[in-house]
Parts: sequence; C-alpha cells; structure tokens
Amino acid sequence: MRKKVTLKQLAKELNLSISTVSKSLKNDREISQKTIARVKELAEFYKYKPNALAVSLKSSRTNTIGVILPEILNHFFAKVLNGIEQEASKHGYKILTCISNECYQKEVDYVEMLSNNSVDGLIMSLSQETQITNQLDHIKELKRDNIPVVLFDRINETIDCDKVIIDDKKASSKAMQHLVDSGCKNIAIVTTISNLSVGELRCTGAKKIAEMYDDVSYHMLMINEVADVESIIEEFLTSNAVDAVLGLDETAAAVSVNIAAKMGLKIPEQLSVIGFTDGLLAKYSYPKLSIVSQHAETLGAIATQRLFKRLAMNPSAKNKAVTEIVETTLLLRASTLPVRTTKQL
Amino acid sequence: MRKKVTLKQLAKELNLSISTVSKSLKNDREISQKTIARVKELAEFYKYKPNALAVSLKSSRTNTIGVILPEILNHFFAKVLNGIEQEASKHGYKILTCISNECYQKEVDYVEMLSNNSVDGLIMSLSQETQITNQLDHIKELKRDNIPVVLFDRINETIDCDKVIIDDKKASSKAMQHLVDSGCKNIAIVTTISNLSVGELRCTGAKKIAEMYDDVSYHMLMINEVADVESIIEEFLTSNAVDAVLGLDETAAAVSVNIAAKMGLKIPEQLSVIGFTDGLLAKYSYPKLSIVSQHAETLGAIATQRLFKRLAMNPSAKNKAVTEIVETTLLLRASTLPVRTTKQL
DNA sequence: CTGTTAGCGCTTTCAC
DNA sequence: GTGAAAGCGCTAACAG
Repeated sequence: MRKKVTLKQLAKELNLSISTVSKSLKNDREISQKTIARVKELAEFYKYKPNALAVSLKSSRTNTIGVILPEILNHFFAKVLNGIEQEASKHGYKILTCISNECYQKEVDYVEMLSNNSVDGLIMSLSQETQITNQLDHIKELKRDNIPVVLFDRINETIDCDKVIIDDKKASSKAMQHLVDSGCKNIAIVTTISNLSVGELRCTGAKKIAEMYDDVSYHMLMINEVADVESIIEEFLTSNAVDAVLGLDETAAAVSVNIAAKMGLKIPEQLSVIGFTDGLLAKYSYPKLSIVSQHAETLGAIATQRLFKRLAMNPSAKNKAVTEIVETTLLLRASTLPVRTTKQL
Repeated sequence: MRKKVTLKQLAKELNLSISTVSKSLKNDREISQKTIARVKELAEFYKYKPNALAVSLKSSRTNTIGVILPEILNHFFAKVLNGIEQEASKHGYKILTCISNECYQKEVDYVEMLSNNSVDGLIMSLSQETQITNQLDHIKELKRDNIPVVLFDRINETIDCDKVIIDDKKASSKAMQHLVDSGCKNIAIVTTISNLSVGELRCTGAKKIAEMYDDVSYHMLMINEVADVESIIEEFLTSNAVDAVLGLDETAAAVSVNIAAKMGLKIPEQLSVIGFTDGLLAKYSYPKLSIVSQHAETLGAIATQRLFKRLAMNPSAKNKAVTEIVETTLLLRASTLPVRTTKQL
C-alpha cells in the first residue's frame, strides 16, 4: 500500500529541493521550463495532490463553509441546502453540513466544533429550541472568534450579523388578500409553528388583512408540539364552517388538504386552500395546491453569496451587517377560487 | 479584533513552554496540579480551542467523513443523509456533504476535492450519469489513495469496497406478490429509473412474480428522462385497463396516484397502488398509500457504522469488502385491497 | 515536573 | 534558477 505522495518525496526522487518542486507546480517564473516539465510529469504520474490540511493551516483559509440546519427532512431546508451547495461549489468551496435537529445543545456543540478553524464562515438557521429559549450566546461569540455568520429564515434581531430572510409578513398578507378577494368570508389560519419567529410574522400578516374587512372573520388554530395534528384539524374543520384554510407551514397545509379530502369537502368549491410550502405539496397533491413559494434555493444561494462578500471584505473595514429580503411568490392553482371582488379603480 | 488564541500565546502569557501548556490541557500526569490549574484557567478565560487543522495535520485524522449524494431534493437521499449525520455526530465526526446532481463530472471533481486529506473516508451513492456511462475509475483510484469508501443504494458490483444496499429485487417481489394475492390481474409496473441499478433490480423482482401466474398479466411502462411523466402515465392509464399500479420509484408512484385521482378512479376499489417511496407520499397523500419502505435513515446509519469499522481496522489487515443488505418493509394502507387468495396450507 | 526539539506538508522570503 | 530556512499550530519523544 503506497502512501500518499508529498512534495518531499517528489523532491527527493527528482533530486530537487522541496521549494523548487512547490514553485514548479505553481508555474513560478523563477523556475526553468525544463525543471517545471520534469516536476509536473512526476507529479502527474503519482497523481500528486497538495494536502488540503497543510495548505489550510498555512493560509488560514479552509475553503469550507459550515452549514447548520435545524432539520433536513423538511423540504424547505433541503432546498436551501441545495442552493447553498450549488453556489458554494461554483466557487470551489466545500460545505460542512450539520443538523441540529431543533435542539439547542446540538446547535451549540456544532458551533463549537466548527469554530476551530474548520470553516471560513457559517450559514445557519436557528433551531426551534434556540428560538424559544432565546439563548444566543453561542452565536454572538462567533464574532469574537472572528468567524462571519449569515443567518437565514429563523433569525434573531438582536444578533449583529448578515441575515437573509423571507418577507413572511407580506407573504401571508398576500395570501390572505387573495382568499378575501376570491370571496372567502370565514377563514381558518392554521399553524404548527407559532413559536418560531417566522411563524409569528406569518400570523401577523394574515390577521392584519383579515381584520381590515368587516365581513370577513377568521379563526386561529395554533397547534403545538407533535400533538395529533390530524385529529385536531379534523375536529376543527368539523365544528367550524370555514370556507378557506391558510396553512402557515407545510404540515398545517398538508394535513388540512388531506383531512378536507377525507371529509369529502370539494376543493376549491367548498374550501379554498393556500399553503406555505416549498414544492412538496405542489408536486404530490391533487388538486394542485395554491402555495406561497419561498424560493428556498434562491435563499440558499443568496445567503452563500452574502457570506462570500463578507469573506472578501477587508476585516478592518467591517461594514455594517446587511439583511437581505427574498420575495415570495403566490402561486395560484386549482385549490383556490379566482378573484371575484371588483377592485376599486 | 482579537486574534484566535493559540498554545503559543497561552505559553507566553504564563511563562511556560508550549509543550507544558499542551500537556496541561490534556491532564498529563507529568504536570503539577498547580500548573494544570493555572493553564486551564487562562485557557478557559480565552476560550481556547485547539486548531483542528493543526491537529489533523499532525495526526492525519480529520474526524470528517465525506458524503457524495446524487441529489438532496429526493427525499430518500435526504433521509439517508440524516441517518449518516446522526450516526456520525454520535461519534464526534463531521460530514462534508457534496451533491453531484446526477452528474459524472461533478462527482469526479468532488472525489478529487475530498481525497486531499480532507476526509477520513467516503460514503457515496453513484450519480445517474456515472451508472449509465459506467465510468468508475475515480472511485477505484480511492483505493490507491488509501481512503475507504462505502457505497450505498446506487452501487456497482465491480468496485471492490464495502456496500450497503436494499434488497430491491425481493422488495418489489413482495409488493407484486401482495397485489396478486389481493386479486389484481392486470398490473402496470411504472418506472422512471429503469437505467439505474436499483431500477433494474426492482423491475426484475416484480416481473418474476407476475410471470408465475397464468391469470396475471403485466404492462411495463418505462419513462425516461424528464419527459412529461404526467401525460404519459395519464395516456397509459386511459388506454390500458389495469387494476393495479406498482410504482418503482417515487415519481412513478406519486404521479400515478394523482392521475388516478384526476381520472376519478377509486383507490383501491378500482385501482390498487403500491409505491417505492420513503415516507413523503405516505405523509401527504390521501388515501394513504401502501408503500415499500426503504428505511433510508437506517441505511445511512449502517453505512456510517460500516465506514467506522473500516476506519478502525488495522490497514494491514485489510479484510475483504462487506456488503450489507437492509431489509425493506411493505407497509400496507388504504391504497391496496386486503389479501383475497387463500394460500394453500 | 518542565523545556527543547523535531516534524506533520506546505508556502514564501531571502540567500546563493 | 535553485535551495535553505522559518513558520502555520500542534504533538510527542527525549532531555534536563
């Protein structure tokens, strides 16, 4: 079993010094063409690859970015990860992926683990527990270690760093507005994420619109934890005669649709449905659901670009933190009625 | 902006040598308790963390494993990744995640990228293009670099390395058997992955069973590329009076169900459906689909354990490659009829 | 008990 | 043109 080739070995075999070999491989003009050729040939022969560890240690750049996600089975985060990966790889960067599993302690551990010079920067979305308990020291300490962070989606205002978010409030307003415009009068707002920053914002946005209309009423259905979401929603829909459901997260939307189907409700004739989701439902549901598309992959790409910009910045010129907002799209399909109200001119 | 603390700086500040500091932090019994206490206090104060790069360079262990996946938006791979991550983190390992996007060249690039001492080992599933074109040198060369690989799901028999697979043939046989036993006579086998190793195996398994029965006929519907899967399946179901669909992959299964719903076919009365999928459909469909569960997370965990075992092995005692087989489960739900045939005693 | 030294593999400055 | 030497941060064998 042959060991991995190093500059040293190439040098010995060629009767050259290590530095000459190193320079040759970089086409340093100090070195004669003949030598360069010799070196390259042998390097090629042995398939020499510079030891990434040594290069990083020397240069203090790892070309790696750390990504800490609350979950990966949630399609939204999977898409964000995909966006990050694409963008990172385009720039020759690798990504270290960690999944906090919505758990504060795991998140802390991962931040610790990665802040040992393992990565050049971090992209992360806070775990549910972190947001609920509001423990943020582990993030704030990254500043002291001089490692830049970009927070996305599940952010916290008090942390001074770059952020990329969705305008959740506006998005849910738009969705609610559509329901109202298409004639819905009695709307259920269903959420299983009321304890997350984004959950609150979506709530606020939806309510704001509903409250603008005297003839529109809404019901909030907040479901916590891993309660039996299905039966809660079923019970709710049975005892409340709503004509629309706005699902503020994937679970809420998905379950609502299935329960409606089970109850024999016709969509959209009897029940209009709009869901915050990211393509999963859209792809696998019938009738096709109207959705608030969060452009998760774009979000991932933007977060990555942000981080690259930050990394490229002269650290002394530490500009103020930037918050970028990704616009959502309301994608109307078969699960909602067309707009009925005549807008005033 | 304070720079990251190193042993050197601690040593200077404490008027000790670097090695004494290093040993103190390791509770080396050679060092006096008093010194250990002093060192630890200062280290704590500065939140000293050993530079992972330097440690790795020294020890030639990165505590990182590379994971190369064909896709991440496919729920199956997301689940596998989750399984890998959980298992790895349990052992204090980080994972470098790469997504080949079904593209041979990206896969090659990633293998190159990671085999520069960036990882201790690799877990991967071959990209579609790699399987089709059968170019495998990049994987085989890993052996020369002495970096262990565990291949899962999309494997290749000619590569000498550990493998973790699902018994796809048996799984599809089981599924087909159930359809037959529940009285289906005219069964569509729908696949969009006939060009993958797993696709072929599933095909073979299903056909084998169908062909055992004189009164059962089957139709193969192989859909290639990103053709308009929906219309092809719709057309097929319209012109062929089948009473069951066996979807050999997620797309095939999902689209079949939706089209059936669209066509007004009652499931399972008029059409039984079983799909190879990994919980996605199950979670979001109504009626609940019968599925072949591939236990993706288990698969990921097992692959990781395999890799750890390999890493722990004395390299000179390079045992033969091991192939582990993960059993599937046929999860029967509302989309299939109960078994009708009376089995002979 | 503590310190010196060498070395992991590489880059880079400075001599020759 | 080429090479020697220092150093990135750490560990470990060996001296003292």
